[in-house]
Amino acid sequence: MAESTPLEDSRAPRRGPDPRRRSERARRAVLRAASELLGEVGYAKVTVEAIAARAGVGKQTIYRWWPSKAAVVFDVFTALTGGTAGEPLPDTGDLAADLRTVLRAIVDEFNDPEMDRTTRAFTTELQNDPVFAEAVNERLLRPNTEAFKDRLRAGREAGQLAPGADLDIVTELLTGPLHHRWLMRTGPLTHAYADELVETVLAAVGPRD
Amino acid sequence: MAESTPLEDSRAPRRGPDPRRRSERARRAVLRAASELLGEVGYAKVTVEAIAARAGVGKQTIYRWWPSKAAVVFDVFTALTGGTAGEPLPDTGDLAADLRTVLRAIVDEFNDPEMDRTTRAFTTELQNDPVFAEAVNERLLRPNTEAFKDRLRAGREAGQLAPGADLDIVTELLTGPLHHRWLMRTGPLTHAYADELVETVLAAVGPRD
Amino acid sequence: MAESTPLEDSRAPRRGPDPRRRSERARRAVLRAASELLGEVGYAKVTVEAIAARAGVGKQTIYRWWPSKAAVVFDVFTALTGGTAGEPLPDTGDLAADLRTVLRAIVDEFNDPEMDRTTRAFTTELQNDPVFAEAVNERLLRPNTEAFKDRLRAGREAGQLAPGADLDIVTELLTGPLHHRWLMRTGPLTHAYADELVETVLAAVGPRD
Amino acid sequence: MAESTPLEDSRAPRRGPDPRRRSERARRAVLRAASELLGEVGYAKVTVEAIAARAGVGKQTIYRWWPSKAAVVFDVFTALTGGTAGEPLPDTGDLAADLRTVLRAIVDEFNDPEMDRTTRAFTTELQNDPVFAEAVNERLLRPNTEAFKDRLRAGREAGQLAPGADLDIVTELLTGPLHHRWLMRTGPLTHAYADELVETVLAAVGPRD
DNA sequence: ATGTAACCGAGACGGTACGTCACGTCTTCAC
DNA sequence: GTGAAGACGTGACGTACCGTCTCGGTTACAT
Repeated sequence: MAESTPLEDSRAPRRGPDPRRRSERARRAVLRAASELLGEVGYAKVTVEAIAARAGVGKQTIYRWWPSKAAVVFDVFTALTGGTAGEPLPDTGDLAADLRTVLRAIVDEFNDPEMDRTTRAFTTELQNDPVFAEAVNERLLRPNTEAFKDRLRAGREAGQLAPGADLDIVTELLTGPLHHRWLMRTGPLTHAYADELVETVLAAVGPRD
Repeated sequence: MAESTPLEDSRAPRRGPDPRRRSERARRAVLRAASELLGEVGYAKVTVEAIAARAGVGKQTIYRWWPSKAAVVFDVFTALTGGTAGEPLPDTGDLAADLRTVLRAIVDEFNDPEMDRTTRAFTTELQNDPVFAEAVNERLLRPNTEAFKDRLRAGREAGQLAPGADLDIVTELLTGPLHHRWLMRTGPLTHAYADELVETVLAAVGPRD
Repeated sequence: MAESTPLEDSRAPRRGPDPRRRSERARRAVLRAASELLGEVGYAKVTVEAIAARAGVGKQTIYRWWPSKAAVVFDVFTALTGGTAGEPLPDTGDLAADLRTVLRAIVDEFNDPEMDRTTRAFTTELQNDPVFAEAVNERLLRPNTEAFKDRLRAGREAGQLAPGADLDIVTELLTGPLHHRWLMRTGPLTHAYADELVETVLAAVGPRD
Repeated sequence: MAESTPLEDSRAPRRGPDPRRRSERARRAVLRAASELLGEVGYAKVTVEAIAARAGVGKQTIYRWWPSKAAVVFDVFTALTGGTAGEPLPDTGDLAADLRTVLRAIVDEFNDPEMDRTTRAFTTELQNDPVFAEAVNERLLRPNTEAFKDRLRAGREAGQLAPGADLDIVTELLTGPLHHRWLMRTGPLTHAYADELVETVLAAVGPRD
């Protein structure tokens, strides 16, 4: 949770170790160990030392390739989400149904303990570190938002959304409350809740009959 | 960010120091120091030792009255919000206008650097500590939600909201996106944004004309 | 074996912790643990961490009171020699006999494994660190040399030494070879050797008959 | 300063690399780099990594040919002394004069900063490592002692020494104090001191007039 | 009004983890 | 198949804070 935690050593002539010599075995072991520990003890209690010990790896090997614990967690997270960021939403022609499907999937993710833990770890870093936040926005949040907007746009063109609907706002209305409820634990996350959100939001921005 | 951080030493016959003998000077100095440090270095880098040093207070004095760093921050936060939790929303008779007023105020709060820092610190703890989360929910979030619902209920009775509107969902639709945008820094927080949120949500749940 | 290892934080207003609050228990435990470890694994393999662990003491407690491993060993050494530095040599009136007694005692010390280990540790630091060397000279070597010279002076006045004998040289002739043989392991250290040294040196500087 | 540091990989069928293919360039570069670093930062702070880096040599090349840092220093030392170990002392017929010559030369060596540094490094290893000590004794100290004794024996036969003089003791009386004074920094090393040592020792073991 | 309990500041204590350094080994290329 | 380069597992370094535990010194309460 440093003030400014780069996820990589960024632009510029690339100081540091030669990535070609990097041990794939060590990389995998670290991510696996970190993931397990995140699930077992939670982000705050994960230590770099414990990750190294469980991975059977030298601490220096972690510090050689990741600038911080946050960066390791970032890699764990991206490994977990499997690079699905920005993948298009389903399009069956029925916007409401598709949105229900997607929001229910998000609910399920949040209810999965491992995802829950990792995502919280992630959000903890993100919220206290603008640099990290920007990196995550760029690679994860924005692509996902765009995917949402693409589906909504298709729906709008199909006449399932009011012509003037602000797609950014609609996306936020769908995901914001969900995320907020999860983060603050202000209520249960259920499929019914997902459905109700979709219904209510579409009532606002759907076409008037 | 401990696994379980009570905000006070809880129920039961109240073991511990005699609150009547508590030094008001020390209490103030601690809160002031904590607040300053939060603003200067961010929550994660604030240490109890630094708070004590800046406050000119013994470390034990902090541990005597607060069970954790989180609890100190909680007090800083409640001192900042001035105990406004649960205060009724304005009611001018114009629901949309009143909601705009309130959401604009929330936007302003989030844009205030000190509030921003402190609230983030706060949210960090909250999201990683279910016990803390419950305490905060009970004392801050739920009362605020109830205040929202009260105003919405009044509006519904005045015919400014559809009779079947789910007040919980409406509240979340209004505050969730705002909070999400602030937390994840996914976009600017402006009065215009607040207004658009109110307008869109009321479009969903307002009476059909 | 740092370039310059003070044994204390030296002259001047005395920065650092308050010695009145120092825990005697911890001090003893550290010296005991260090002494044991010196005997078991040798100076080079003693680590501050091991001392702390065996003493049941925090590492910081060692660093708080001793600037280096060398300083701890210095204290072990002075504890072992029991502050005998500078104590007068025996004076029975028979110079040769008294010198034999003293040199035999030195031989015995060098043959004691614990003293051997500790003294080597000591000498290692001393020889690589002029500051340490000066400190040791001042507190141990010079007082001992002076004690030797005092006894020799008394002998000279009693006519047992040539009137012009250089007491410094005589002292070095007596202790230098002994120390050298011990340090370099160039030969056995026995009472007979001690006796022969005394005899030979006194032959040089004794009165001519 | 390991417990037991061989200078070579010792007896047995000689496992390891083929010495015929050894790079003379690398060997020289390592010794030069080690020598420079010894002079610059002192033995304790010289690292194998630094030697390798300065020599432009892989670390493995050092470990391939030398078992330890001590062994490298040993080679530096023997390179410096130029294989003079065991060379006969000068014999002009005047024992006292010859001894003065030799002891003055030793004094000069000790006063040479590079020799001083290297010899200290050397002695550090030696004193903490019996195996190393024995190796050094065998190759350097004993040959030198023998050279001394040879010259003394010649002198004894020429009637410049008492017939019963113990040549070992006399050698130690001449070199021990010198070495001790250098090692412990207990006094200045000058030609006058060398001369006085010779004079005093010969007074003991010279022929009675 | 005074004795005393307890809060105060200070900070030493046993610990945990940090991020760095160097070790000696192992792996990969280029010559 | 040696030699450079350098990543690897290991382990100690010295530092920063943790939360607990004494220390006097100083209130302020209950006698």
